[in-house]
Amino acid sequence: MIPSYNNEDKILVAVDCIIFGFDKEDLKILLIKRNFEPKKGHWSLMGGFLKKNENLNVAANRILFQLTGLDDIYMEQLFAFSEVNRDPAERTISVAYYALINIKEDHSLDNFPAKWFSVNELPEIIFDHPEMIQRAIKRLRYRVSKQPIGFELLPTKFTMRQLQKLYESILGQKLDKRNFINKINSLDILIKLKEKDMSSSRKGSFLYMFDEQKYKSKLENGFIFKL
Amino acid sequence: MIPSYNNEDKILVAVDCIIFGFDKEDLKILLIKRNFEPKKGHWSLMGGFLKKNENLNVAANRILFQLTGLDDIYMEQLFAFSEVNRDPAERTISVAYYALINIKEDHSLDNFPAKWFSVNELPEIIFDHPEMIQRAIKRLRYRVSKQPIGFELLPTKFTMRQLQKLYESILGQKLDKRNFINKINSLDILIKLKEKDMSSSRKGSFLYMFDEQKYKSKLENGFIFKL
DNA sequence: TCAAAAGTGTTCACCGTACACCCATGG
DNA sequence: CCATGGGTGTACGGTGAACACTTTTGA
Repeated sequence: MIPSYNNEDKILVAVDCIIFGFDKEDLKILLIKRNFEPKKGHWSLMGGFLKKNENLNVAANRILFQLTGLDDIYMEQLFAFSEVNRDPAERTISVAYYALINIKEDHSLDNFPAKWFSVNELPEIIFDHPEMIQRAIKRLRYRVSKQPIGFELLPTKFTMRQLQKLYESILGQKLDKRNFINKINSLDILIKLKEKDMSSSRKGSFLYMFDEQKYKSKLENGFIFKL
Repeated sequence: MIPSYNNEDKILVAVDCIIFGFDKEDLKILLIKRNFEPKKGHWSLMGGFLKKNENLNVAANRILFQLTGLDDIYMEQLFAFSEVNRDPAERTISVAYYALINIKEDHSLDNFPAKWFSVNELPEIIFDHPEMIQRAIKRLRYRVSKQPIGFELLPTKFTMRQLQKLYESILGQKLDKRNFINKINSLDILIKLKEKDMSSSRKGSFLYMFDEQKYKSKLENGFIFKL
C-alpha cells in the first residue's frame, strides 16, 4: 500500500508571471485585465494554477504561452507568496516567476487583453502583485550583474547605446558611456558587425550580437561574468 | 456571493527547513530520522505541511519549534521545489526555508530524534532534500557577504578566530587572518570586550560582541555591509 | 624554555570611476 | 556648415590580496 498524508490541508497553488520587456528607453512589464472574479477588470500579472501533473516551471511556461503565445523564454522562479488572505476568493499561495522577452520580436499581442506598462508608471494592480513586481525588479538587478541575461530583452542585433539604455533602465541609474563600453568590451562576448543601425543618428551606430558560443566556452574555462 | 476557483487542483504544500549550526570548526545541518512512511527511518530535513490558516513563514517557524523547541530564529525562504514525483506518497510541493541557530545555546536536542551533521559528511538523505541543502548553502554564502547574519550562528560572545572559522566553513575556503581581521574591524560593528577566552590557547583571545544598535544606526546612515 | 595560538601593518597590483574631445553624416 | 548622436583613452584613488614576525603563558 502506498502511504499518503491524509489529514493535511490541500491548497490552491497559483503561478504569477512578471514579464519584463524593454522598449527603446524603458523597462516594461506586461499586465492583463483580469477576466474573472474577483477583481474582474482590474490590472493583474499573468497567472494561473498549478496542475497536479506538472511542476512549477512547466506551469509557468504554460501560463506564459497561453497568455502571450510566446515560447522558449528566459524564466526564473522568484518567491512564494502566502499571506492567508492574499486572494479574497479562496486560500491560495502563489509562486511568482519572472520572464524576459524581446518586445519587438514579439508576435503581436493584439489577440490578448495585455498591455505593456513602464515600471515607472504602473497602474493600480491587484492583490500582492505590486510586491511581487518589486521583488522581481530587485532580483533582475542582481541577476544582470552576474549573468548576461540582458540580451534576452534585446533584438538579436543591437547597438551599444541600446544595451547601455537597457542596463540603465534596469538599474535605475545613469551609466558613464565610456566606462560602460570599456567594461562590455573587456568581457569579450560580443560580435561587432559591419552593419550599422541608421535609425537613431546621422552617423549611424554599429550593431552587435551576443556570442553565446564564446560565452559558454569561456564559462567552461573559469570565466566569471561580472558587470 | 464570494467567487471561488472551483475546477482547479488543490495540492499538498510542505515546508522543509535546512537548519544550520556551527560547532568550533564545521558548518553543520540538523537532520531527523523520519518517523512516518514513506522512507520511515531515513534521514530527512525537518518538514511539515502548510495549514490553511497560516502563511509559509508561520508554518516554517511552527515546524522548527515543534521539532527543536527553538523560537525566534533567523529564517529565510529559499525556493519552491515542485517536481511531480518528488514525494512518492502523494503529489506535494515543498517550499524550503533555511534557519541559523547557535548550537551551544541550544536547549539540548535530547528529546528529539535529531542529529547534527557536518555539511561535508552528510548521510544519505531522502527525496530532493540534498538539492535543497545545496541551494541553501549557496544562498547562505551569498547572504553572509551582504548581511551580518553570521553572528546568528555564534554565541553572544565570540573570538575573532571563531568568527573567521565560521566564515571559512561557510565559504568553503581558508581566509587570511590579518586581512579578515582588518576587514571586520573596518566595518566597526563589533564591541571588543575586556574578557578573554582562555579555552583555546595559553595566551587567551579577546571576546567580541556584535553591536546591533550600532549596525542599525549605521544602516540608517547609508552604510552598506560588504564582506 | 618551548610549544601553540594571538595579535599586528605595509606594499603592490588591479579595478572602478571620473572625465572631454573629435568624427561622421543628413539636412 | 551645423546639429546630433557615435565613438574613443587616460589618470587617479581605493580596495583586495599577499605576506612574517613578536607576544603571551601554561606545561
